[in-house]
Amino acid sequence: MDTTYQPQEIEKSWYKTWEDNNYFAPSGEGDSYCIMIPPPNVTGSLHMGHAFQHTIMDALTRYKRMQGKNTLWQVGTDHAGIATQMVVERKLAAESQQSRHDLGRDAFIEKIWEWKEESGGTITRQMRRLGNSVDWNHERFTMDSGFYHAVQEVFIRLYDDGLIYRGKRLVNWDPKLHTAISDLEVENKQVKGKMWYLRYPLADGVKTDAGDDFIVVGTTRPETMLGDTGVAVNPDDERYQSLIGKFIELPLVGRRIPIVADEHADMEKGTGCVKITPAHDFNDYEVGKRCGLPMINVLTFNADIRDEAQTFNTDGSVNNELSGYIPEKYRGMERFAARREIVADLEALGLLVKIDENDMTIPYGDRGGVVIEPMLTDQWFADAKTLAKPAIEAVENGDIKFVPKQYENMYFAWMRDIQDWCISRQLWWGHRIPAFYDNDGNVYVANDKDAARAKYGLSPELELRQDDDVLDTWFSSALWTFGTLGWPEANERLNTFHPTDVLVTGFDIIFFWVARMIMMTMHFMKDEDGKPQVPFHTVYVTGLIRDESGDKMSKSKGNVLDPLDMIDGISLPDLLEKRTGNMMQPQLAEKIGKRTEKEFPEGISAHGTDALRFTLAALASTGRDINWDMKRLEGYRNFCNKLWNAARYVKMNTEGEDCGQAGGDVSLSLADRWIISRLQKVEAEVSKHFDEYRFDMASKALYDFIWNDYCAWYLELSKPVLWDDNASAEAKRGTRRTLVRVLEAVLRLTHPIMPYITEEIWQQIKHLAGKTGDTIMLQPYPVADDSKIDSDAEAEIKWLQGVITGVRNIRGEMGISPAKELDVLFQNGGELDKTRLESNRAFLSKLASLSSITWLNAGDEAPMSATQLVGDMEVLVPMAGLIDKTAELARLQKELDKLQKETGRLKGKLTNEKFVSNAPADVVAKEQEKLAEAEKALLKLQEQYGKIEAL
RNA sequence: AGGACUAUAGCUCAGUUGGUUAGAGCGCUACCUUGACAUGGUAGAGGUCACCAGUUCGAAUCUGGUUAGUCCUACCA
Repeated sequence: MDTTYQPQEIEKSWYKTWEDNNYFAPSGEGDSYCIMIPPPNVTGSLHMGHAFQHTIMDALTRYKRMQGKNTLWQVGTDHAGIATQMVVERKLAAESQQSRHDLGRDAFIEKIWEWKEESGGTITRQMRRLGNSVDWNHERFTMDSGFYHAVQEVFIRLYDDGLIYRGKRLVNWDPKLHTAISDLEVENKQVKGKMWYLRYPLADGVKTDAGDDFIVVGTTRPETMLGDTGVAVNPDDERYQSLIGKFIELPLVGRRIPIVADEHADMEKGTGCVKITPAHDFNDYEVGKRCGLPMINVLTFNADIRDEAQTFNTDGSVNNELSGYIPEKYRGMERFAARREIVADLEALGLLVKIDENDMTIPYGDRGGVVIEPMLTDQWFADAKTLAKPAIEAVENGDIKFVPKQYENMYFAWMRDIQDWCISRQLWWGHRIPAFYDNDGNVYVANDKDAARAKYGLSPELELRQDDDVLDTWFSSALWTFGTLGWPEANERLNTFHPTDVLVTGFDIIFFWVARMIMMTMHFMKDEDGKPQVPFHTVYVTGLIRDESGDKMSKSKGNVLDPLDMIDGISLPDLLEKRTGNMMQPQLAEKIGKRTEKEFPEGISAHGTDALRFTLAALASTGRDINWDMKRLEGYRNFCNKLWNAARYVKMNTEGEDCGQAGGDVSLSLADRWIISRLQKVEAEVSKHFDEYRFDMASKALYDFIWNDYCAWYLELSKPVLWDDNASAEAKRGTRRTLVRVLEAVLRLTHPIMPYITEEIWQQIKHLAGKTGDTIMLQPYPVADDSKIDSDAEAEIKWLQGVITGVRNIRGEMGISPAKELDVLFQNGGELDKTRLESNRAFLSKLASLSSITWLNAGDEAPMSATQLVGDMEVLVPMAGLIDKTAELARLQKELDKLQKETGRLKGKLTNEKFVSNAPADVVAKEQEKLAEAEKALLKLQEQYGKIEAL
């Protein structure tokens, strides 16, 4: 073994071994345990957030697998409609200056499939490097043929159940991507805008109560006035009572539009008069419906002004009577240009009253990044309210639990006020909607044209045309838990693994994905008795991985870290290229470059997968974002090195020796009994933390045990036995056996978090521990044995540690060389101290580096010494030639101060009548004991102080 | 506007039903290459638990409020 841990040399081969031997596949035995991977974007790559979630999923999967469960971690990727289509469109434009329309739909989709084949391996390669134990035999894709069937089946059944409908509605339209998007895909941003107050002339010579022949409306979007079909005032607004039912003559257009009464008009706001544009504003749309106003669409799908407006009745049917006239000069104008023009023209007409600065929020498309336009289009919708009902109940009654629990509130808040879900997208990449139209516009929903004709009893000759739209990507991801398991075909895999156990995901997709998965699953998956099945029992919600100063990682900030660079390291030039190459905003490159050079002047060194995983686990406290810390990663790389070297030590001292594999009598030392006892406790602790999803605490327990108990104390305590020529064969055998058995157990205990190093070491020492399996990953997970907990041994080791650290403290504070062996004396000890001293002389001498230990009986003369208390016993280090008076006085004074503070506090507490009479008896007793101890110690040290001072 | 979360050592964070001398890692100081490990060892310094009230014998922990920050939802003609 190397003297330092070299991860890259061991990691690659082990993954291959595991995969080649099919260890990741479900065993087929035992209770099932299943985690569904949140499918990453097929053409993307994994970022730190994935590495984080995958570490948690893999740790759980390996833990359960070792516990003997029939364990499946289902793997797969998502076709990610908009994102993927955009990437390929950009590529196409860059490579051949073509748009997707130049290629045509079929050829373009072909291109995307090619790109998927080409880049789809990135994620799977990354997952293999991360050590993820997924079942590669059943990898799925949200557009594979099985999923295609599942999606069709779901769509058709929902339609037949009346839970999917088609209609002309106002939807969020992305003018850049030319598609409708759902409410969730809209990001509202704070911007400083303007409010324009426009004068609308009253028609027919009508005057307001104030005698004006106009009213004033306020608007943030003057260009939409071309599509105004009314002006609303509040029915209770006395100022405008007489105007209700009267008409406005719409400027620039000349259309007569009515003044209607509707609560939407707020008397407090603006002038109390609101222009109503039902085709371009969600509120106005509702007002229009209530007041029976027609709808006039003045924008193209590009959000330019149309040449002629489209006119519709309130119910969405085409209206042929209304004029679609649009003044010539605005025709074809871009929306913001039209706004400027219209404002200017109104001003010229004397119709612009004033302009106010206005803070407002503007909707942007989360993908395209342009301002969303409410647009009147034909779309497909899912009846989310109906589907949400059982999904809400499942969380209310605890069938599904969120960890941490606070996310349930977020879930409820959204679900209880859910709006119908627009599921159609005007894209090419995705699941095409299985709906067909005849030439009269009738809709038939079925798998294909023939099925439609058969289902609806249509003539075989009837010409049918499939809907051009595809489904929202989240529609197919919503079927993930059962679609991946082979639904709609009934099969063993589905029966075995559904419902699944835990979903590990980020809070940012609770609405997008988690909620919809719950809705869809509960509608389609039923127990034999008809009770809806939940997709999973637990949703473990992770925080975001941010950079070291708490900023979100993003390409434009240039602070993105690639998990593989944490593992393999990366040179500064490569890192710079990665961060600044191929940027959407090249002007940021210089700044990012400088920042990167400052942060990583030497690049990033390799830390190995296990260190990365351990770091992520250690940082995974619940309900909190994580600020990434390179120092933490280094620390855990060092931890790997610690474990590695502990194993080296164990091998050096056991290889070729009798470790009791073949039986034989053993005698266990105090240290042996102690570490075995401690092992039971840490085993129980780690399992408990895994069960409670406290990966941070599990890591901490492992770290403490391995570094402090096993390495710092136990290995040191094993030396006096192993290196003692006079020690018995039974004693040596006992210590060797303990050394190797505890290591073997702790490797299994750690394996779920650090799979590689544990496998590597385990293979090298398994025979020494009498183990014969092929791989650690299929070994049983350690279970604590309470009968091996030895509180006497723990108490005695605590005493031993007290003495040793006491001597070390004097040594350290007095600046005595570690090489200088000391004579110490024990004074004032009891029988137990004496017994412990006699049985631990060897340990004490070695670990505290002592030349002699002298037991003083009562009345024995003690030399002037530096003193440490261990319980009632005083550990003395003679001062002659070693310790100067003032230094020792200072050291004692420090101790005295501490003790005085402590006794003061305790006395105050115990003289408080209320405390003594109200607090539980055991608490009072404990405090009294503490006080007694502290006072005794104080007295002794004061006495000692006096003696030294008198010198 | 409503809601959630966060505030603990120089930094990043633990602290489970109120009772610990408030912990860890990193960083810092001093010393040390001792036969697993300098990616190491030993010792040490460092905190008014954001602030103000309250409940309680007792509050980092519970309640209310204040301040600061993060996020979500909704709305703003």
